[in-house]
Formats: sequence, structure tokens, C-alpha cells
Amino acid sequence: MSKSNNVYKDAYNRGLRLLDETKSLPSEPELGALLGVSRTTIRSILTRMEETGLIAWNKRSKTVLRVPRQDDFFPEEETDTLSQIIERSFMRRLLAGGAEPGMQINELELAREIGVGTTSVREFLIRFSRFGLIEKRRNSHWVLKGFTRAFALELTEIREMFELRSAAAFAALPEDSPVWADLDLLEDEHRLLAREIATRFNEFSELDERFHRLIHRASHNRFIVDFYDVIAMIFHYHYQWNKAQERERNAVAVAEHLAYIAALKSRDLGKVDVACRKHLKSARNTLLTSIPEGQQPQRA
Amino acid sequence: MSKSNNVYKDAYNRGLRLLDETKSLPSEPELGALLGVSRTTIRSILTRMEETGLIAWNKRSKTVLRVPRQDDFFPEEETDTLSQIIERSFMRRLLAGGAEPGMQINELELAREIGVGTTSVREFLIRFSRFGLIEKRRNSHWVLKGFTRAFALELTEIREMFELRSAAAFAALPEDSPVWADLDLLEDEHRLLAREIATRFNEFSELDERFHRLIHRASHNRFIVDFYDVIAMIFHYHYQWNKAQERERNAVAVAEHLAYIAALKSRDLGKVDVACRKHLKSARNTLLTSIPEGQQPQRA
DNA sequence: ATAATGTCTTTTATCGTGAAAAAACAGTTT
DNA sequence: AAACTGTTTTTTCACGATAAAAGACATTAT
Repeated sequence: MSKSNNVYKDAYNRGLRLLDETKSLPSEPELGALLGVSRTTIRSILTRMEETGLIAWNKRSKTVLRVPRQDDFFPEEETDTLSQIIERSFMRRLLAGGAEPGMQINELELAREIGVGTTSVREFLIRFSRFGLIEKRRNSHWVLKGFTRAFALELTEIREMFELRSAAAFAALPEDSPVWADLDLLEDEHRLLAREIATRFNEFSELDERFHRLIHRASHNRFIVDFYDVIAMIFHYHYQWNKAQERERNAVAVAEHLAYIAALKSRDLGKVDVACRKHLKSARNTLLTSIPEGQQPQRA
Repeated sequence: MSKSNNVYKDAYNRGLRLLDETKSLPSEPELGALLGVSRTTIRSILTRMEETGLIAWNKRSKTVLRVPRQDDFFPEEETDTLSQIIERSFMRRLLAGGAEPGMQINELELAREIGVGTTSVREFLIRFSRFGLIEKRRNSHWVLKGFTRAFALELTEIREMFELRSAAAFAALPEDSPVWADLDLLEDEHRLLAREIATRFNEFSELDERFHRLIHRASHNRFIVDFYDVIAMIFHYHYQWNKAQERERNAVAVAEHLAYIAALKSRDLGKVDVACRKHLKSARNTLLTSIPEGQQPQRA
């Protein structure tokens, strides 16, 4: 089993959804652009769609014969990337207790446990190392630094530095910059979510990420933009395990975002600074309260 | 050829230098700690030292029989890590012209050219990607972003942010912190170098790195500390290809460092800020002038 | 009893290999 | 001739295998 065909399966599933909407499919290159895969994969997809009687395919004509059923889809779990699978397993282990800082990480054991090759695990760990949670001992094992209070503080320190700067850059952007339209759209989505927060509160995390990424992008600095990956990753898992008062927390955050957006639109750097600081402070507190260990406030 | 024994060879070479100083070697675990390798490697080293008549080895007694000659050493190039080899090749290509931004990077071609497996190249590229010079297209090739003016500006922007903060943290460190002793030692080294700058100017880059790392460490923030790897990497190669006015530049930098050190010792945050800013500004200018393309000053 | 050495086991680093996916090339259709 | 389809080549991704290096265990010396 040298390489799974998850790219194909995932694109196939997404391709099925196109069948609902049209009577015939566009050209192969166009489909490729639409689904973000190569023509090779598109042709495999079309081949199968023909085999299962979903379409009639002859050169340029690709006529839809029937609407896809539930069992036409590949199972969700078969569409994941290997690195997603490894990341999930790894994070589960890391968060499911027993992961003390200082503990060593064994590539071989991880690979066996997840049922993948060691190369994939190695590559995952290398990629993952930039999040600052693990560290490599030269010619030897990885060491878990752990999701500690210190980690959260270091992370938020940088986040605040970067976001304050990005927000200031954002507010200074010229009137005709397209970001203002993006911001308006996000504002609308926030208002909508605020109105239905009681039921849709769990949709906040996705909106949160899009909003902050928009702001960070205004820095025009790849290191700042890339750093948001670290934050996004942490918050992604954080949202999954800390469900306490999720609704209230998110309601507050939405309100803070709206104030933050208003400040940005005012172009008043002072107001932006205040609104940004306020939101970041509560985000930090949320994160800090969700970290188990309640000891050591030692920081030089 | 599944794995080169460069760890052994490098440790062996370093081990030879110990023979100059003593009449008999310490215990195996002690040697391991000294050379930073496992006992397994130590034993291979001792075995060879015995074979080549350098020592007489019997259990605990390891008597030095003769002083090592030049041809006892393994050739330097055999002591490099694979990733060092790959990095050097890669950087040579990158800097030796013809590396336009947007150009795509081919793992297989790189691997063939360097004469290593693709896995090693892949791992190198993943590790290297955090420097912000290359970027991965999902399921496809890497793209060279290039060592451009924009890159240098983005890099220095973060550097300045981080170092100003670290320097302030440094100055605020308590009297009894061990860093003050480290700083004193570095100051001495700077004075010594300043006196002999005419001949030893090329020793500056190493001192520069140690000095800045000491300061960054005061931030107690892993992201700040780790970011210095990016700076160090860039400056490392920068020093190699831009030799114009190297002596003058380094003389100026040493003087700036001394002023910076004096400011830190004064604990006066205002002075620290001024000295730090001044030095970072000239470092930035040095870097910028060494970037080929003299066009596009467009930055939003 | 502690710390070394001798021996055996496990893990890491690296390669070659093969299937999935992308990309390039060649031939067709409108 | 521009854009498509058919076909072939190349590259990426992931695995298992193997030597180097680390680490663990057993034995011996001080």
C-alpha cells in the first residue's frame, strides 16, 4: 500500500455534488481547476462516474444520467490526507492525558500505533515542530515540551505583538483597498451569527479564523501571516476539548469582533488599539483557563 | 549505502584532539558525554584508535601510545551531516544566480544532482520551509519565493520587533542573573576583536550570532528564540557572498555592539532602545544593499 | 554499592521501489 | 488556431528494508 488515493476519492465526492446542479459537465481542464486536481485525477473520476452509471461520457460530452445517491460517495474517512490522520492521532494522544512535558516521542511506536510508515511520521513531526510543542534531540528522539501554561503565554505574547501591528497596518490601508469589502462581508456574517448565537455558536471558530487571517494579511509580512498557522492549530484543538461555557464565550467574542471591526472602519489608530487589545486579552484568558496545571506562575 | 557514519567520523576526529592533552582516556560514558555521542559510537572510536596504534585499550585502561598525525583524521567532508550537505548544495544553487522567484523546485532532480535519496531532500525542504524562502503547492512541487528585497524587509521587521523586546527584557533582568556574567565575557571578546579587527574581522559573524542569541534568550519566548535561526541562516550565507567592505562593516558593527552592551549594563531602557535601534538599522542596511535586484520599492 | 564494561535490542537515518497524481506531449475537434 | 481529449513521462508520496547510532540489560571490576 504505497500511497492512498485519497486525493481521487475526495475530489470524486466533491465532483458528485456538481451533478446535482447541471445536466452536463464541463471540460476536463475546467473540472480540474474547479476541484483543484490534475486532469489525470479528473479522468479517473469520470471513468468511475461512467462505470456507476452516473454519467454518459463520450469525449467532450458528459451528460448526467442520474442524481448521486448516498452510497455513491466514498466514506469520509477515506478522503483524509495521511498527515491529517497522523496529526489527529498525535493530538489525541497529546491531549488525552498522560502526556507529561519531557516525555520522549518514539517515531517507530507512533508509526506502528497509527498504522503508517515511519517516513510519514517523521515528516509530520518535522512539520509539526514549528508549533513549538516538540523538539528534536540530534540523532535521537523527539521530546515533548507539552501544552503548558508557559507555552500559552509565549504564544499569546507573539500573537498580540503581531496582531496589534497588523491591525494598525489594516486601518492605514487606503480607501480603495479590496480588504474593506472583505471586512464588510465579515461584519455581516458576524451580525448574522450574533443574532442566532444561541443555536449557531459552534460556527464561531471558523469565522474567527477567517477574521483574524484577514487582519494578519494586512501586515504584508510572511512571518506574521505564517504564524497564524500556529495560533489556528492551537485554537482548533482548544475548541475541541474545552466546551465549558462555549456559547457565552463565543457570544462575547462576536461582540468584541464587532467592536474591533467598527474601530478598524473608523481608521482611528487609538480606537483600533483599544479594541484589539481588549479582544486579545479575553482570548488569552480563555486559553489560559483551559490549561490543566494550575501551578507555576514563574516567569523571569 | 543506507546511512553514512558521519557521527562516528566527526566524533573520532574530535576524539583525536583529546589525545594531545592526556596520557590516558576517561571512561566510556564520560567520553560519550564529552563528545556528545552514545557509548556505541565511543566504542567504535576506541576500537579504531586501538587498531591504528593510537592507544592501548584494555577494559578500563586506555593509554595513549602516540600523538595523532594529520592522516589519522577523517577528511572533513566525510564528517558532514546529510542535511548539511543538502543545505549547502541547495543554497549554492539558490545564490549562484538563475534562481528566479516563482521557479519550481523539483525534489527528484535535486536528489539526483546531490546524489542522495528523495526522502532526505523532502525532509530538508520541509525543515527549510520555515525560513519563508520556499512554499509548497499541495500535492505538487515546491515554489521558490526567492531571496528578494521583500523577504529581507519582512525578515528585518520581525527581527527588530523581537530584538527590541528581548533587549528590554534583558535590561530588566535582576542583578544576580547569570546573563550579566555572559555579557561581560562577550564584552571582553568584543574589545579584543575591536583591537585586532584589521586581521580578525572575519571572526565577527560568529561572535555576532552568540551576542544576539544571548539577548534573544532573555525574552524567555521559544518563538523569539527560534526565530533567530532564520536570521542566523540568512546572515550566515549573506556573509559568504557579500564580502564588499567586510572589514569596515564589521568594525562598525563591533563598535555598535559595544555601545549596545554599555546601554544594557546601564539598565536604562531608553538608552537600550536607542542603541539597539541604531545597530539593527545598520544591520538592515547591510543586508539590503547586498540584494541584487534594485527595483520594486512597492510595499503596501 | 557504584560505576564501569560487555552484549543485546531498539530506534533513527537513509535508500530504493512502486503506486498515485501531476505534468508534458501528441493528436483531434470545433 | 485555440481548446479539448488521448497517451506517455515524470514527479510526488509512502512504504519496507537495512546500516548507523542510541539505548537497555547483564555482567564484572573497584
